[in-house]
Amino acid sequence: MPELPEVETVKTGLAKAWIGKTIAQVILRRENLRYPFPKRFAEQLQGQTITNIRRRAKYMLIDTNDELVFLSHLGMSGKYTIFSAEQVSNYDLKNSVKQSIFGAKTGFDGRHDHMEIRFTDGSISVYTDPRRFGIVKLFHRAEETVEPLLEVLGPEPFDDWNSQIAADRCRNKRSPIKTTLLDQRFVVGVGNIYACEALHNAGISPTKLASSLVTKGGKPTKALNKLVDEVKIVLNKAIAAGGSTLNDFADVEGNLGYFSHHFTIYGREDQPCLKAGCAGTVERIVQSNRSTFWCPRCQK
DNA sequence: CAAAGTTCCTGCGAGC
DNA sequence: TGCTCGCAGGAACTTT
Repeated sequence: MPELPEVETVKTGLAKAWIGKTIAQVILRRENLRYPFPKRFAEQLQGQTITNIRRRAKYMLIDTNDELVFLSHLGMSGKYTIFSAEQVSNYDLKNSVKQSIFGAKTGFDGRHDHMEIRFTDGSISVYTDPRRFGIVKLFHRAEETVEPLLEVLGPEPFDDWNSQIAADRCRNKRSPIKTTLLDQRFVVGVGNIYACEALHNAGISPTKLASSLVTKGGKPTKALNKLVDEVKIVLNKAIAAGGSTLNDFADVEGNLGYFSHHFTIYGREDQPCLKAGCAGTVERIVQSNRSTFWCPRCQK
């Protein structure tokens, strides 16, 4: 579920549910996700109060009162589900939590619920991730600047990014612009879906070489200016759409953002192009092992 | 067969 | 010609 807008939506939801609360216990139901859980991960979080939640690229950074940072990446299929203290006391729970409360012999199945966070107010949050591409880490705030996962990241699209910065990076790039958009050193937060959407909106072919969007003098072409604008627009719209679905916050299921949203080009192979005045048909190609959806008629 | 992400490895081309 | 370096592309991780 996770590109920047979805992570932002989940972050907002978690902030509402978590900030100010104190962790009573963290229960791990297996030893690893993508990587092994850090040593003493659960022990170190126990007793910590959540003070703030930030986002960097597709990572959530959860701050605690003792200057610890709990990093959470949702991978492809990670989700958090939140149960209020009232739901817990009313047994309005998912099976994995029932299993952990009532014991393993109840027949409840929680096979993909790998991490359970219990707060001192009685509420419980569960991290579910079937494919286990998610990442969880814990470090001190002072170590954040040398955290390898964060160190390699490029600019945030809304804060530090413009078409000249994009042009500087595209200049000597030999890869297609679609591949470049997915490169988290170029700009963070854009994933496969929004890369396709932004290129379609900008009218740029995904196979166009990144270097062809820069002039000889190193300036962004009009097309690159447009692309940078469209990336920001498409991400912003998706954040707004995600936020509007988070009214009452029974759960923080990340697929909120994706499933309530319809895409203009992504996943629409063989269907008509939806761009006004375009009579083209959406095609699917594969670039760097990822599907690209595009309209050869209006993307040049 | 395909899937929303990231890291790591291999292989190729450029340049010395 | 041959070697090293860096980049680009593909595989791998896993389950539904």
